[in-house]
Amino acid sequence: MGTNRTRVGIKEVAAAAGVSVTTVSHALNNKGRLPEATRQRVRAIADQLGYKANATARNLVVGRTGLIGLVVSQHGGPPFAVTDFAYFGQLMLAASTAAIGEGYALVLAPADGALAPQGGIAVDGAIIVDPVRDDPLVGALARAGITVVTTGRMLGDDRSCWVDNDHIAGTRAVLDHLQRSGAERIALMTSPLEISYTFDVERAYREWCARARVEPLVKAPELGLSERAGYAAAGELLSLPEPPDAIFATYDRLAYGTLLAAEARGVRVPEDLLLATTATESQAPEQARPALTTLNLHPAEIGRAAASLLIALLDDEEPARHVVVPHRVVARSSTRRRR
Amino acid sequence: MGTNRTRVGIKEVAAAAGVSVTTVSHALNNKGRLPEATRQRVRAIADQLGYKANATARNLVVGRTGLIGLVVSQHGGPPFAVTDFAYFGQLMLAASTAAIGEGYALVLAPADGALAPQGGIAVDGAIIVDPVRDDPLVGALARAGITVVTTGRMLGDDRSCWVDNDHIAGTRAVLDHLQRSGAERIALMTSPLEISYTFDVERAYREWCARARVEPLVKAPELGLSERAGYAAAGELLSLPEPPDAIFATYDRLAYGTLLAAEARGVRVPEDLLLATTATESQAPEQARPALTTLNLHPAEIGRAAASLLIALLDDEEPARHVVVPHRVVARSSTRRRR
DNA sequence: CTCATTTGGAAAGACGTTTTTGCACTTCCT
DNA sequence: AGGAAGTGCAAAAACGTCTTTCCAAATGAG
Repeated sequence: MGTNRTRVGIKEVAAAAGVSVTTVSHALNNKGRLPEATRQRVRAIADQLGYKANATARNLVVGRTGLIGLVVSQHGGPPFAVTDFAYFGQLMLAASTAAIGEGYALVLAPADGALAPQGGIAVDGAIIVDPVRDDPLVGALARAGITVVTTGRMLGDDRSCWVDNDHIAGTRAVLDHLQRSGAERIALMTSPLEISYTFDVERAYREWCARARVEPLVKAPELGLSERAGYAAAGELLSLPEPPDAIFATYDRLAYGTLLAAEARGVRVPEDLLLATTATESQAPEQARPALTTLNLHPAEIGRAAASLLIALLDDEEPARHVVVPHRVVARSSTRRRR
Repeated sequence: MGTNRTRVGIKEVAAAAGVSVTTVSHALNNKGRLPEATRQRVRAIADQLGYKANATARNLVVGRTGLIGLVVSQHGGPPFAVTDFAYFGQLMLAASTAAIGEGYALVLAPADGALAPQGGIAVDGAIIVDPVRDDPLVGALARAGITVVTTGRMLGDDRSCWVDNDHIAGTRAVLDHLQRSGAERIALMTSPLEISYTFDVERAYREWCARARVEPLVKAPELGLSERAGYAAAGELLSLPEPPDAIFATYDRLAYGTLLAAEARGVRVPEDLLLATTATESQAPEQARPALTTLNLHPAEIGRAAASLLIALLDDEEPARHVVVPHRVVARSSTRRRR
């Protein structure tokens, strides 16, 4: 079996194939002029020997670092802790996996410049997750010559490359669904964060209400975006003189809190209240009681797409600068149609 | 201001200092024989020029990748989604920051071998978060010659290097605190996961009960470790013929659910029920109503320590193989002393 | 004063790739 | 038949750093 202590290099492959290292390199990278037969033969020998090009050496000669940074915008700190959201974890893991698959390594960076020339780590490009309006980081990185892709658009400056859902369409789809299920007074529970997500959703909601000639009812929980915050906010909504008969919550944890609040005060879902929210890849919505209707945003797909887009940009392919990841409304018990 | 298109290299520094590149390298890395005066002068010029050694070139010559992997053990899939826990996010971010500070890049890897020779990305070492009992990944990596540090010990094989809290002592501290606050019947709400954390806590709890001559009461929520799961589990505990008058929840989300369950059924905290749980760096415990007493585990410190330990190992310093990160009990309203 | 030893620093090789250049040999055209 | 164009591959120069040698000058000892 003998796993050699030292990895097999291009020289060993060349020797085994009876050609020069040049030829091996050309064969493996589809460069140079080589008859197909030679390419095949060299490749066969290479993976028979288990050859994997040393990424460091390759990076050195092609003049890149092989690293891409992923930074989550600060959003002004504490009340909103990025680590509290499964969304980010899934996005990050998918982006990392995609990057590895394309020969890059993704490194998670704190928002306060661990990237950028001075002091930090050198990267070829960066993914910025949910930048706030006019996020200074985006500009700083761009000025340092680092290619940037954002997930979610940056409000105020749309020149960047981004990947995002079509939240306008998603929101409409949810509202239409709620209406078809019998809702007459739909409240939006969302956050005041200045990111394109909340911006789009609230705009779509207000436009939808205007077109449907109903009064919008927007509730922003205090205390962040936790279950407790949702519990409290739902409590207030349900105590209104004219309480909503449906709620669309823009963060899933708000919805879970809402569910508990309803349960606690004897409000039945879906009989008295329809409830819909957004979802990651989690199984939580179907395990909730009742199972929750969700607008699936596919954060993993967003992460994957962001990494791919960034790498395409770095490799000088000329990809479409914007990627829209499809959403999907999954109807479950929490919006079961009323008689 | 002229940011040069091309970074300043060791050659420019050498030229500016009027010495050879050798001398610059020696001065910057504390190698070779150089009078202190020369070292100082070269260093001064180097950072005046903003010189940063090209990590790729350095890695190539010293024969490392400069990458360390962080993988979170699968824990047997879905019910337990790692991305649901702020704990992991904080640990990871801190580990990444620490790694960057020491010249390494940390890459997040999926549990199914994106590391290891065949197929994946080459790393110098890996951090494995909360390995399950006899986690196959640990062995596989070790066999591939990759240095491994775990956070939390691996049950079944204690030969590895790890960083962990002293959960035995932490649990005792919490139980003692609850007892001093007047608790007479303390329930433990925990998970059946086979990781050292839950193992230690449950053992400490049972031993503590034995010594205090009280019957242990352990409740493992179904439906994972969410607020809803905690809500349901707490409901069951409180419906018992002899309900507990205090609960220690090993995951914070269980505690938040417990709080809502108590509120929903008119059980007052802390008057009727004392409640304590563990905490990350989040502000949630103090924002809860009532504010939650917590055992702070300092995941960020765990991550930082794990990265530092791994890097010390890689750099052939001979660090202590185990690091214990201190915990701290923070008493808040949820365990306010009974009259 | 001479020889051995230490000290300061330079030159050059190495790390493992990619890429450019160029050589020899065919094939094709006229 | 003679030159032009095309083909297959090798040699060698990078990439930017660290590290090993090695030489010259300075210092010390006898």
